[in-house]
Amino acid sequence: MEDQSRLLQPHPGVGMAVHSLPPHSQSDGGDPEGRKQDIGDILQQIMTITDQSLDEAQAKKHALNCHRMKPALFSVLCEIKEKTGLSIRSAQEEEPVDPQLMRLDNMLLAEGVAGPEKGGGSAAAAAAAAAAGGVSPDNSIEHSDYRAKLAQIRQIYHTELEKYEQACNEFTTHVMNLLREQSRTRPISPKEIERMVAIIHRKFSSIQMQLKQSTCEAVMILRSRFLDARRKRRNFSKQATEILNEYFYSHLSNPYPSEEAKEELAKKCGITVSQVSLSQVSNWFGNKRIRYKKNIGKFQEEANIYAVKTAVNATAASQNSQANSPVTPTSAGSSGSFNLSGSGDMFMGMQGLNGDTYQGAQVESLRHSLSQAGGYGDGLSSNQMYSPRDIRANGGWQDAATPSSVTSPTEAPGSVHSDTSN
DNA sequence: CCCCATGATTCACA
DNA sequence: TGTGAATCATGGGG
Repeated sequence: MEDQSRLLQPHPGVGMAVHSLPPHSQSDGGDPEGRKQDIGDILQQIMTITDQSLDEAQAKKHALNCHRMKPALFSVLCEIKEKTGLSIRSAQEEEPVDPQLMRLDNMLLAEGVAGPEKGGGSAAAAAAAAAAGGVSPDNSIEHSDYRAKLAQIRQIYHTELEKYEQACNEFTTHVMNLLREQSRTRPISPKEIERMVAIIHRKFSSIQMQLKQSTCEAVMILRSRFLDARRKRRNFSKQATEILNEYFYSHLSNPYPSEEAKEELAKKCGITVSQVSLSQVSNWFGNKRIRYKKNIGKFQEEANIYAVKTAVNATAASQNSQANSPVTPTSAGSSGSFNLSGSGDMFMGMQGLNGDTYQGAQVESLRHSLSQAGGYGDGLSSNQMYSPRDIRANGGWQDAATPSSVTSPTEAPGSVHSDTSN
């Protein structure tokens, strides 16, 4: 065991931090020859370490740790190490927050995937649904589907994240233990361990970033699918169509609802009030105008139906004075919210240019004649109610329409014009 | 499976 | 920018 004590003798000749060693240690190695001898011994011992048994090595290790000079030597070695190799890396230490990671985090948070609780997901889904608009019943089905998928993604994400964190912690602990253990035999400062931990964390966070990236992609795909599904044609409900038609036919002279009117219509139709719902209404009116104009004959019946409806409502409204009608938004003469282009639109459309104002009796007679006709009117009477000429003359919204396009293909060309011009 | 109705999209125009 | 016109695409009925 004297070997060990010799090995552990702090010797200036070994070239280690002489300055921090007690002065007396320098006194033993005065002559260069003796120093060389010592170095030779030490090297010899090092070289033969591999030949030693495990027990022997353990014993030596223990002796080393217990040596009185060990702490001092250790700290000096650490200091040197710190000053040489590790100082280079210190520059990289202060890494700024990765903007990419920040973006991913923000997105996951916004999508409700990385939110604090499950409610976030539904909030995001609701936002998406509101942004996309849609009729509420269908909306809720798609909505729940979207939410379910999002929750699935969220769960996978959290599971994976947890796994990574656990693996990271395990690995970090393992490495720390290893380094602590090794720090008994080689100079490893706590700072170095810290640095190593930081490196491990960095590595794991880059893996986490990949996870976040793919989660974001999954959410984006889900979202686009959700929105695509929404883009699919979905017919308005019967009620919604009725409301839109009522507005259309009661504003036949100028079927261009204002933004407010569109909003109001969207609400009444049960469409989520949003930019999309407004364009849905706009689409509807755009299609309606063009299709109506193209084939007025085909829409005669429909027009008459709504004429009667509106007229009846108007009657009811006038009878109930200020009572508002819950069934239809358009009540001529009342303060209905859609009555933006004047109360006489419908009647101007019905009665042409004669300029008659609305009278309850006229509506009654209209109803009477319609019931006599065994339906909603046909032939002359219906043509008189809604003729292209009336619309052109009144609203002028068909200015762009050529006479041929206005003429109904279902009727003899010109018949409409001749009828209405009389 | 075909046809039709209809919501959505695209493009040109004023 | 809103609209008309053409067109696409889809859903539902026969």
